[in-house]
Formats: sequence, C-alpha cells, structure tokens
Amino acid sequence: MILSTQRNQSGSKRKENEALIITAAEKIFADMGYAGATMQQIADAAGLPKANLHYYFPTKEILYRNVIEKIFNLWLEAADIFDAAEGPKDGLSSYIDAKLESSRHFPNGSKVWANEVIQGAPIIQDYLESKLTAWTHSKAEIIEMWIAKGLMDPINPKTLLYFIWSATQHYADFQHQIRTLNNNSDLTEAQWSEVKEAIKKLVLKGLGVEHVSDCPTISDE
Amino acid sequence: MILSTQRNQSGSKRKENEALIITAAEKIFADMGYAGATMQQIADAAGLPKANLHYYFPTKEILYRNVIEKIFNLWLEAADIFDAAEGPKDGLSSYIDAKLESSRHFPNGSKVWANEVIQGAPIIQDYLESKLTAWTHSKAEIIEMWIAKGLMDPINPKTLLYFIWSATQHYADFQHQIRTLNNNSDLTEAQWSEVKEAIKKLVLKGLGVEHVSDCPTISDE
DNA sequence: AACAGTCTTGACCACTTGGTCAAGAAATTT
DNA sequence: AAATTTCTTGACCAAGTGGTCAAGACTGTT
Repeated sequence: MILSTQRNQSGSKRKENEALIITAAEKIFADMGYAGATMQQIADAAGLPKANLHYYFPTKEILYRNVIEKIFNLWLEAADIFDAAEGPKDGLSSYIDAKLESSRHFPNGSKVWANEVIQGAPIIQDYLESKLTAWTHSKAEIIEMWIAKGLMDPINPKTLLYFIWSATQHYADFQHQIRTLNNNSDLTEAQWSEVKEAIKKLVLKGLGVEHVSDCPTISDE
Repeated sequence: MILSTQRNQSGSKRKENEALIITAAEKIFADMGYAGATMQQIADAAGLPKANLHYYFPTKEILYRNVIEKIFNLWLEAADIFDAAEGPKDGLSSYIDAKLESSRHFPNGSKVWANEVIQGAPIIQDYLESKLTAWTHSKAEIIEMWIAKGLMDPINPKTLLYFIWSATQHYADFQHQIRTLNNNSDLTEAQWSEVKEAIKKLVLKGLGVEHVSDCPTISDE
C-alpha cells in the first residue's frame, strides 16, 4: 500500500524476494506468534540479512499484513468450488475436501490466521468486517437455497460454516497435538482419507443428505 | 514445583494472590500470546506492582505453566460426564454441552491452550505426551465399546474426539470472528441453544444415533 | 514490645528487539 | 562507460523487557 510494489520488468527480483520473505515469515509467525517472531528469525529463515527485510517490508507489521492477505486470498479461492456446486452433497463434499487438503499441505497459513483471530484480530479487523462478512453472507445464501429446496435439513448456515471451518482447520492448527496423539507420527495417506470421509459423513448424514462413499476427487490446490 | 506453594494457615493470602494473578495472566496470555504478554500488563490487570508478581511466580514461564495446568485440569474434569454415561446418545450429548458451556463462560483458557498448541506446545509438551495421551486412550476405549455394542456407526474414536473438540472450542477460540460475523454482538441465549442443538444433531444423527431434541440440562461448570 | 516471618514496592540493570543509516555493490539505462 | 536506479549489508541506537534487590511495611507470636 505504501510501497511502490513493483514497477519495471526487472522487478522480478523484488517479487522473488518478497515471496521468499513472505514464505519464511509465514512459518515463523505460525511457530512463534506475531509478538514472538523476531525479524532476525525471519531473516535467517529466508537466508537474508535483517536489514534486507526492512528494505522490502519497512516494518514488521506491514510484513505481517502481507502474510495475512496472502492467506486470506487462498481462503477465499477455496470457496469457488462451493459456488459451482449443484447441491449440498456436491458442494459441501468438495468444500470439505478442499479445506482439508489445505490444512494438510499449508498448515502455516491456517495457524497464523488462528493466532491472529484468537487474539482479537488486532491487525486484520478491517478484513473481517469487510471481506469475510461479505463472503460469509454470500455462502449463507446458497445454503439457505439448498434448505429451501429441501435438499438438506434446516440449519443456521453460519453454524454449518463454523462447523466445517473448525473441523477442517483443526487439522492444521492442532497439527502438533494430533501428531502427538498419533504416536508422534504425521497422519498417513490412509488416515487422511479416513478423516476426510468421516467428516463428510458426519456433515452429510447429519444434515439428512445421502452420503456418497465413493466420492469424486478434488485433491490438488 | 520449585516453590513452597503454601504451607501455613495464613497462606490464604498467598493463595488469594496466586489465584488473582493467574486469572489476570490467563486473560493477558489469551489476548496477547505468551511472547506478546508482558509481566507489566499482567501486573496491571491484577492490580499489583510487577515486582509482586515475581514474588509469587519467579519467572514468566513458571506463571504460564501454572495457567496452563489450571486449564488442563478443567479440561479433564469436563470429561467425567463422559465416563458416567450409559451410551453415546447420553455421553456425547453431555460432553458437547459441557464443552460448549466452557467455551461460552471461560473462553480464555481455551485460547491460551490453542495458542500454545498451535505453536507446537513448546512449554507443555510433557503434558501432551503423558496426561492427554492417557486421557484420550481411555475415552477412545469407551467409544469403541459403544461401537462394538452397535449403539453408533463405526468411526475412529480419535477422529470423533477431534471433531467434538474442534466444533466446541471453535466458539471460544474464534469468539472474536464469530462476534464480528454476528453484527458485532455476542451470541444470545437463544443462539447458544441453537448452536448446541445443531452440533449435537450433526454428531448424533451423523453417527446414526437417534437424536433427542428435548435433551436434559447440564449447564453449570 | 520485641522478634520473625511474610509480603510489598520503587528503582535499577543487562539484554533483546524493531528499526535506521550510510556506504557501497549490482544491475539498467542512456 | 558514465550515470542512475535498485539492492545489499554491517554497525548502530533508542525503547521496552524479564528479572533483581534492598529497604521497608504488615502480621502474628512470644
């Protein structure tokens, strides 16, 4: 916002380094929290001197906001699947799949988000009030339509969304606890499928939508 | 552990102040994270000078551990209901009720726990490996017994526990996000009941346990 | 009233942290 | 190749932090 972010073609260097720093920052913020993370740690993780970070991101807070923005955009994208769906069986299944894949492969983003929200969203409150509110309303409308059509049992759409968010993001945010309770091993491929099926079954059967056991793919993202 | 915690009768003063400090610390740790919280903030919240905190709790980490231990013990207690139950309909309902009440009335504890686990449990890893593991196994056995008796659909017991934890704790940890999406108001009494019923319905119906809509109380704790 | 624990507190310190800066190295443009 | 813009980096600093300490206040006991 304040920076002249990129301007010339050779700005690829800038973009490269910004991406490098953001990735490193995401991990450190996830592991240490905003206050706990130090610019020095992030610099080390990125393999750059600290002063260089401040060249690209003037302050820690600006860097943090960039991390959050990236995360939030991914969150929004994951929901495109949701829109395109024909009904709850399809839409909810796909959304759960996508969210769970995201928890599996990019847990850091979810952790940073969780940390921020737990602490009352001191830095990204404007995001919550604008973008997330709008997004939630639009999804709620779809769910309400499905209910009106009799495709699923009635439920408060927000309650359902919270339910899916919590169940799926839990596997990112509480990764460490889950690992510890799994003999200090990450979940195997088979365990991930089992979780995926279990969550989908609870949601779909719980909502009176007939369950598809042999569901279609949707894996990458 | 290191301290001679209380020894004489007049130790009531000590106990009082320790409790006062722990409560203040719980709130500050929840709002700021471990690293973000300062002893000065906690002191202010407790209405005591900072040096006084160090008299009762020599270091920040020791204070933090005390906060976590208190939280963890409450967590364990909430599960007594679970044990006493006759079957899943009863046990799961009661447990969900208890966890949700706890999220509603004591969100700070849940937030501190979440923050700690997200960051890889750097300070309470020993708790996870000993107490939580044992607790989880014992609950898993009960669930497996219910499944064996045909009282509910088969499911990996841990997956079910994670499901309940995530769904209920979400209302504490993401309190701020939920509030923001609820027109900046806390959930009303009616909304809390609605959530409670919705979660129970999803879990019970999703597991093929017939649902009780007019379920018994269980509110205090 | 003297004594002995327990508790209170302002002042202080060593150390870490975010952020600055100026000198120079690379890369682009003219 | 000169000039200009972009990038790199070690050294530095002011502010804030956890923790210490010693002097004194409070409480109960003898």
